[in-house]
Amino acid sequence: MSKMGKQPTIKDVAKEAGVSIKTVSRVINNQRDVKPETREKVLKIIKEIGYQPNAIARGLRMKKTYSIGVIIGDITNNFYSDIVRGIEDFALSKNYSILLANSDEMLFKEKMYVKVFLEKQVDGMIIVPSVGAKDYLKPILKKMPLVFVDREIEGLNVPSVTVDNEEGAYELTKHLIIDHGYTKIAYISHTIGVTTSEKRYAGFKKALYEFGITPIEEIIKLNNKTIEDGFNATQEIIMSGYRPQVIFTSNNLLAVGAMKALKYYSIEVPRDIALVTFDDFKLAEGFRPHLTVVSQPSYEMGKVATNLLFKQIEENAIQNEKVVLPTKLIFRESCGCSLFNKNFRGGEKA
Amino acid sequence: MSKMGKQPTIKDVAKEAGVSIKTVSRVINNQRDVKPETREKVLKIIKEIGYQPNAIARGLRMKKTYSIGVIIGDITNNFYSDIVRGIEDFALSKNYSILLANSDEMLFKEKMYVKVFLEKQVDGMIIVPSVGAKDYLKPILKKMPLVFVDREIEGLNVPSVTVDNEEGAYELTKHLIIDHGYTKIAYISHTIGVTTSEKRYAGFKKALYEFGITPIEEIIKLNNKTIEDGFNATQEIIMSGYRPQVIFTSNNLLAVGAMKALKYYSIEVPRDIALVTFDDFKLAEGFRPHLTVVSQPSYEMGKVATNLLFKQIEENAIQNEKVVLPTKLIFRESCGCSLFNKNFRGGEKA
DNA sequence: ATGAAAGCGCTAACAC
DNA sequence: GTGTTAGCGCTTTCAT
Repeated sequence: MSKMGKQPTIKDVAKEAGVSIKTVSRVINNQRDVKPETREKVLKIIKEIGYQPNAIARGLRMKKTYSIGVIIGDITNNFYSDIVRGIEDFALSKNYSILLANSDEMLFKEKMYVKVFLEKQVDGMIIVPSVGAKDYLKPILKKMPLVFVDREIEGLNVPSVTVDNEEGAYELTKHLIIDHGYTKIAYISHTIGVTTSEKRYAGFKKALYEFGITPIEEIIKLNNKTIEDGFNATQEIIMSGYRPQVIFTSNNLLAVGAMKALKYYSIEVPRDIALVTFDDFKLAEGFRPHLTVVSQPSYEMGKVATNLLFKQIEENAIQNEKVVLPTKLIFRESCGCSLFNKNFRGGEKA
Repeated sequence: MSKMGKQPTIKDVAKEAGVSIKTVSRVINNQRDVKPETREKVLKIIKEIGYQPNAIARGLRMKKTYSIGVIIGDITNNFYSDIVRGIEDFALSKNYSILLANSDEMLFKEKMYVKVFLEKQVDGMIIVPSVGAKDYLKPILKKMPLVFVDREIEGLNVPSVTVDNEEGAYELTKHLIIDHGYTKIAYISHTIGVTTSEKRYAGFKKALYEFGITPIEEIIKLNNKTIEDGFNATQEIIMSGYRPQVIFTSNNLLAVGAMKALKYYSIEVPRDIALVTFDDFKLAEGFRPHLTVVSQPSYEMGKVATNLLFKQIEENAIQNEKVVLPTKLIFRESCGCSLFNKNFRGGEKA
């Protein structure tokens, strides 16, 4: 605000209009008990001198800032940006602004942002908690409305919005086994210790066991983070000798890495090896072949999370609602469905 | 903050430590002139009672909030999320937080957010200005540090970071004409009235004229916004009868729409019709065929914009720097380069 | 090396 | 209907 000459304050308006500060305050906040003519006059002066209320001063006084803190992994990841969009749209409708932060899934960053947001007196926070966040968060939930999105922390009394990760992975795996007859299924999963990752892997294995298929360790790669990790894991799988019929990646970044690797080795999808993944995203439409995915309602997740947060902020309801949204299987080309049926146009299943 | 019991204040710390408020303030802000033992004691009390400074109160007093407002079109668009990431990373290193808003390129939304951010006393703003923003912004730049990113508004004294849009489109078009011998080039452009859009179109036409090619009106579609618009425009082009050899889309959303349409009509890229676009993005690696693109340094743009903003905020330098970053041509498969050369691996050109 | 008191811009009792 | 005044939590002269 270095540039600001002296911004007019409520006091200036009062003086100029020849009324008291409180009267101006009443006009600004649209309260009753102001004579219409007085209101007119004040409004006119406000316009004339270009007065704008100072939300910081108001925030200090009211102990309410109309801002919420949002900490996600990386805004550059489509899944998170969809969530943030959902949050913002809903927050806007309630006149809140959002303070955004990227944790890169690193605990120290997340912690630091939480501290900053606390100091900035946000009215609440929506967080994708990193591994190990439990300890530092425990004392915080007592003084600040909190909601988890995408992941949750067991044993912590915080409302959360997640997706049925286990069920989604289970259903997709079942599709691979039943509808395609695949038995050699490679699996590339993301960060160990994260609930989404563990649940998806559990769903995958559940389907395998159910059909009496023994997982081949050589083609199961855990704990990957980036596109490059996806590339490398795929490479290792290709080199392993246990040539799988299909590769299942547990998020979109890994899927991209896998596609890249398959392409690099001139392995055609789905003819040579099929490919499926958890996570859909807008640009997936541009992918060839179209990816068969477990789709998450990311935008919706943001909305629901915000709703859960407002329940705490505005109704002061100290609750512990755990919302689990359903995933959706979207059958496209990469699983091999298109090979069976020339006229295949894809389809969905809730 | 509804949940907060009474948060301890600087006063509580002072009382508990048996010193004055000012001494505590000195400790918090790491100022000198505090006896080491006193400092120790205060620090201990702070920890004990869990005191956290109130940035709102400090902001009111200092007239500085360490927050900056960022208004982009849509965080869901990879180009913008990259920019925001660049902004955030740099802002963080200077201890600022960012308030994020999506304008959807709609003037009334942008205006509203600017008003909110002004009231929230942000220290500065980085904006992707919508069409027609000039009028309402004019009085604002006098009182608030501002930087434009991606687009600029001519005649307004605001520092900006853009890319050489005309040159980029010109070079890519030249590649299509010279290296591929294409003469029937379709063009699908985004929003009319936006500098990026106009400049790209100008670069496209410049190359055409230079080689004596007359644009075919039927296959030039202006003013598109969404993936669906890209789909529709492509459909119209296909239906037009003037079958082009290549389609040039002016941003990534339109490219995805175009791919979708081409796929829908079983037109193979680049064999039947080639496709190129402005805008690269991380997930483009998953696209088949790989898109030949004019790449923009989006992350860098965010960084530079933030730097320009801090120059104003911290050095109070009222300047008017217009930074124009270079684009990069990335030759991949979709233009047809891969058809010429079996061993083609793509390449770049600054 | 430390403290008392004023004030940032606003809202809210409580008067009148 | 309207005004006076205190105070939100902090920083900052200016004393001491």
